[in-house]
Amino acid sequence: MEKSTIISSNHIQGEPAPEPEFTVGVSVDCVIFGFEDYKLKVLLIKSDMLPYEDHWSLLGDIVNPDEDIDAAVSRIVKDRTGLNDVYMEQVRTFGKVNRHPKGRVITTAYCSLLNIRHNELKILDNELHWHDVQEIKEMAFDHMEILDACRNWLQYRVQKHPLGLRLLETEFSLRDLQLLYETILGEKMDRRNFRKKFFSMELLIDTGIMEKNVPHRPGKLYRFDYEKYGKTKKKKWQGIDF
Amino acid sequence: MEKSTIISSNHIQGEPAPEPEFTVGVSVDCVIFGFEDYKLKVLLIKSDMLPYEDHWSLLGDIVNPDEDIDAAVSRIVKDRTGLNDVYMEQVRTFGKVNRHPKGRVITTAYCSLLNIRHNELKILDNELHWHDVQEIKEMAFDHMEILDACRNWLQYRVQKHPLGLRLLETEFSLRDLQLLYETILGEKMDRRNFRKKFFSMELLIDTGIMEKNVPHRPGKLYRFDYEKYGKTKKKKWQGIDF
DNA sequence: ACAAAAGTGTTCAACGTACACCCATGC
DNA sequence: GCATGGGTGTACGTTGAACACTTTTGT
Repeated sequence: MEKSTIISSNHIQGEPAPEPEFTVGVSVDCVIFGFEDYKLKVLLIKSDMLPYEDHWSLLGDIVNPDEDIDAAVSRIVKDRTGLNDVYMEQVRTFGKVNRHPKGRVITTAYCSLLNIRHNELKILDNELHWHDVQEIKEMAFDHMEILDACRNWLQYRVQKHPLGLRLLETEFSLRDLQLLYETILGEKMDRRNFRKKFFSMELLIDTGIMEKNVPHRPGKLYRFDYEKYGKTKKKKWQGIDF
Repeated sequence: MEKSTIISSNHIQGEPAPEPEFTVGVSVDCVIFGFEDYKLKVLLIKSDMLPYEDHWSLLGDIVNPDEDIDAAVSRIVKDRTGLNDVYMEQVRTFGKVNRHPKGRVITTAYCSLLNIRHNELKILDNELHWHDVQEIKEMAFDHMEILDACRNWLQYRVQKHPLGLRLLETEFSLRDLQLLYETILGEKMDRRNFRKKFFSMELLIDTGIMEKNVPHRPGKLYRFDYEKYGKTKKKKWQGIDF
């Protein structure tokens, strides 16, 4: 099936494309998380498309025919924020018929984590800014569903990979780290067990520097040892557990 | 971006679609696993599209504009195998520019697990049949990459969800179960620990029936307690572990 | 001095892993 | 009676979870 249908709609060679197949649009949506004031944030712009005018929207666009999906993601992030080299991971694809008011568009969601202070937004069109994820009540299109899927992905992902640390400063206290995890996972953790866990990984480098200007006993600041982490062999899975 | 581009290419209202955006095709590919003779199998058809003529291909087709992606998946499986109600899960989307020789097509891979004996193929066009996954050397398009991604997904998935049991008969021995897991995960397991694991879940129902016609001591046959499993609350995640 | 958070250890239960022998059946 | 796999239990090490007090700083 795949072959014959595509052969017959061979638009690439300059013929018209009368078949219905190529009337489906392909877009990507970028979900970029940040962390500020101990709150999880996400980058949104204001939609100006009816019926979602003035609703908040993810950063998305149609994928061009000569453009890899990854390239489209980079382009969108660049065009919307001015930022380069933002590494993003695919989360999943959303394809309900009526998810987009202007036609049939399927979209693939990509997710990223950025340090807000180190990635100043260079373009602010459509009121681009960081939103507190907790406060978002409704969004344009099915973007709430996409955001929810990305929050789930994030909860899983930060537990299996240290990408959550990208949300913090290069040097961070264990308090920062724990509050980050508590915020993303939505649950309190035991401080002693949390520390034990991270110290036992032996991936935190003690900088010898202390916090400053805190109204209590200052904590040590650490860096994450990305080099050592890169050399550790990752475990495949954790065993059967329904 | 998303909005304005789509507004301008508003093909739904019958105008021509001169923009390049809608010259990207959208397809799905279905990866259907089975298990026979203690080997992992996958359903493939023979491609007749150049340059992949006579290469093996996944079951795929273009998504119609008025069709949910899930519906397209069901349609393809129905048209290719004659089987209804095959539940499939999305794995991921593949979107390299040149992945398809006849034009720009992005594809979303869906995966399923079927009992081979209970799901007799009713259509056999394009030499549809079950292939031993181990023996597959090359495939049409980027289908090898897609299959590999689905095998990884399968390895993860069977450890967190009992869907692997769909590959077995309704009543199965613990030997069957262990060989299934060993085959999918590609590693030997300790028999006593494997049994302890499954018995401790308390999701196996002893049928009281024994294996027959085996050239050794017969084992007990069990059924999986789907009802009880449905009531168990699933754990979210297993904790921080890079 | 007080408030606030840093820093630190032990105990217990649960779980994963390693490992060896007797038993029931078909041939 | 022999080959083949079925069925079983223990010991150990690791890990996660619960839990409280002293220390350091800013105000």
